[in-house]
Amino acid sequence: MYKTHTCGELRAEHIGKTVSLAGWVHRRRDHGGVTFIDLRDRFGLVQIVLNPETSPDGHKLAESIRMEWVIQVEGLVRRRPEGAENPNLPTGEIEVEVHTLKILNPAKTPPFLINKDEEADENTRLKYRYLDLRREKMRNNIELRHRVVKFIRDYLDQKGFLEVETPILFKTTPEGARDYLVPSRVHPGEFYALPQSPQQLKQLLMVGGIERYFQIARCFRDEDQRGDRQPEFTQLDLEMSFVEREDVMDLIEDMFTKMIAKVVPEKKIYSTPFPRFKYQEVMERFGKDNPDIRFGLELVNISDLVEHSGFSVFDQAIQSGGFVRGINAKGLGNYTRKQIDELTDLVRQFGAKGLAYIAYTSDGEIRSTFAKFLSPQLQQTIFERMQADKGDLLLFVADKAEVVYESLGRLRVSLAEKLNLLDPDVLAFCWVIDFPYVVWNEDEKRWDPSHHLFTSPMEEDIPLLETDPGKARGQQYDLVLNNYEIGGGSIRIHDRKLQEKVFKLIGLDEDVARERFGHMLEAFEYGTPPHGGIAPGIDRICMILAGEPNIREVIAFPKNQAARDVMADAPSPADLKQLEELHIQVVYPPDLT
RNA sequence: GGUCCCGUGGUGUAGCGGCCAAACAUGCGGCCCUGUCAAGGCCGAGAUCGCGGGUUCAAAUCCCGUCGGGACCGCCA
Repeated sequence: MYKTHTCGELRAEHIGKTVSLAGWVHRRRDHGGVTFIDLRDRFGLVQIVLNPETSPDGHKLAESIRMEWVIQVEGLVRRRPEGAENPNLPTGEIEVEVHTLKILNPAKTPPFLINKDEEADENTRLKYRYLDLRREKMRNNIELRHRVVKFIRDYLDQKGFLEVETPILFKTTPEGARDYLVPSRVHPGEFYALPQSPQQLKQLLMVGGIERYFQIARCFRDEDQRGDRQPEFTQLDLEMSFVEREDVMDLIEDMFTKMIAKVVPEKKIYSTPFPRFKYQEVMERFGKDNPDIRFGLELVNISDLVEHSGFSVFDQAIQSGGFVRGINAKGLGNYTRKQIDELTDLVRQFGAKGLAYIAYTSDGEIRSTFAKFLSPQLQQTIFERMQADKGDLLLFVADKAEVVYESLGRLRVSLAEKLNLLDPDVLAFCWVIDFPYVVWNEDEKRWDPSHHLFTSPMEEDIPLLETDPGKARGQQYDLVLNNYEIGGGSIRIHDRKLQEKVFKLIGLDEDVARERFGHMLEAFEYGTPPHGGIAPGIDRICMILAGEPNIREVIAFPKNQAARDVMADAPSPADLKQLEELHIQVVYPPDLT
C-alpha cells in the first residue's frame, strides 16, 4: 500500500499516528540541518520534515529531491512546535516526521511552474496538459466540473430520469453545422457522422417510451473555434414526454437553482424565478437574444422624436423602415473624441455606418454630432427619455433593425466592461421565449428554422406557416446566463403531417426528407407522445461558474483555435494502408503539396 | 475567407531607434545554513529579442513578408 492517508486529510486528530503518504514534491525548503517538503496530492498539501537525527538516510536523500518528483514517505504525524503552525494550510496544525523516504520517480524540471498560479503560455500549457492539470486552478476546475455533472445525475435520477447512451457513429445531416464524417470500411463510399447532438435519437427514445431521458452527451461540430466553442463539447441532453414548455423550463430552473446553491454557494443568482422575456422584448431592450441582464444601459428608441429632425442620417434610416436607438452610457460624458472614435469602430464591426452621440459633460457642456438639428425642447425630451444627466454620454445608431440591435447590443456589453458593471459573482439567468419560428435566408432565398427542424410551432401559429411564416412563433426556449446562451430547447413536433409541412416550408425536397429523416417520419406514425427537451452546454456553464474566460480552461484536453490537439498533435496523416482499407483517396488543395 | 492583438533566457515580465553582445523576478547548478512554509544568504550558468527581408551611420525597438498563438467577424439548424 502506497498511502494510508491523503496529504490533504491529515489534521490534529491524526497526531500520534504512523502514516504512509505518497505524492509530488510541491516545494522543498532545505535549511541545511532540517529539510521541509510540502508534499502534494490531489487532496491537498502537508508538510513533511526530514531531520538528520530521526532519519539520517531520508535527510541525505532529500538533498537530491527536486520539484515534482514523486516520493513516498512513512512517518509520524505530530503537532507542529509552538509558533510554527501555518494557518494558511488546512493541514497547518500538524506535520509528518519522516522515518523512511522513498523516491518513486524523479522528474525533469517542468516547462512552467506547477506550484505558482502565474500565467504560462497557453500553447505550452496545452502541450504539457498533464502537467497543467496538476496546477491548483485546473484541479479546481476539473473538480468543479465533476461536481456539476454529479449534481445533474443525482438530481435527474431523483426526478425519475434514465441516463441512456446513444450512438457516436450515426447518420450525416447536412442541415445545420458541418458534420465530422467517419468513413466506413465495410461500405465503400459511405460514411457515418459524429452527432452534432443526439437530437433525433432522444426523440426516438421518447417514441420508445423512455419518457424521461438524459445524457451527458458529447457533441461534434466541424465549425471554426471561439472561446466558448470547441469541435467536441458536452451537453446535458434531456428530453421528456407529455410536457409543455413550462414543464421543461420549471424543471431546469429548479435544477440550476439548487445546483448553484450546492456547487458554488458563494455565487448569487440575480433573480429567482428566472426572468422570462419574449424574443421581441430582449431585442428591443438589449439588442441580443442572449442578453446580460446584470446591468442596465438598455436601448432606448428615439425614432419618433427625431423623425423629421433634418439630420439626414436619422431621416434616411427611418424612411427606409429602420429606426434610431440609443444607449445612455452613464458617466462617460467626458469621453474624448478619440475614445468615442473607438466606440464607433466597435459598432462599425457589426454593420453600423457610424455612431451619433451627445456628450453632456460634467460642466454642462454639450458636444454632439447632431444636436444642432435639435430644438432645445426636443433635446430636452431626448434627455428625459434617456434619463440623461450631466456627465452622461448618449450614443445612437440609426439603421435597419438588425444592424441597430446587433451593434448597440455589442456596444452595451462593451460599455458595461468599461464601466465595470459585470459582477462575476452574480449569475443572471433568464429565459428567452417566443422566437420567430423561421428566419428568411436571403442568400438561399428560403426559410430556415430559427432553432431546428423538429421544433414545434406555437399551436395557434400553425396556420401562419402557409400564409405568413415570418410571423409564426416557435415553441422554443433559450436559457441565458450572463451574456452566454447556455442552453436551448423546444417542444418538438410529434405529428407526421406537421413535420412534413415544416420540411416543405424550409424547402426540403420530399425525397430528400424521406431519405434523411424517413425513420423519424415513420416513427411518428406509431403513437408518438408529445415531447420536448433542452440541451444545456456543460462546458459553458462550468466556464461561467469557474469564472474562466474560455471553455478550454474547464476541459481536460481541449483543442486549440485551429482545432488541433497540440499535445498529441492531432489530426495527423493516416497511413496509405489505412486509407486504402477505407476506400479513401486524399486530394490536396492546390496550394499544398 | 477577413480584421485586430501578441511573440525578449526554462517561465513571467521590463526595455519600444544609440545608454542593451539586453534588465528584473522566478526557475536551474553550486556552496552556507536545524523551524521554514513564495525560507534565507552568497556565487554561477542561461536569450544572436519567433523567422526572413528592408529602412537607417545605428534595429529587440520602425516598415514589409512569413510562421506560431490568441480575440473577433463570417460560420456555429
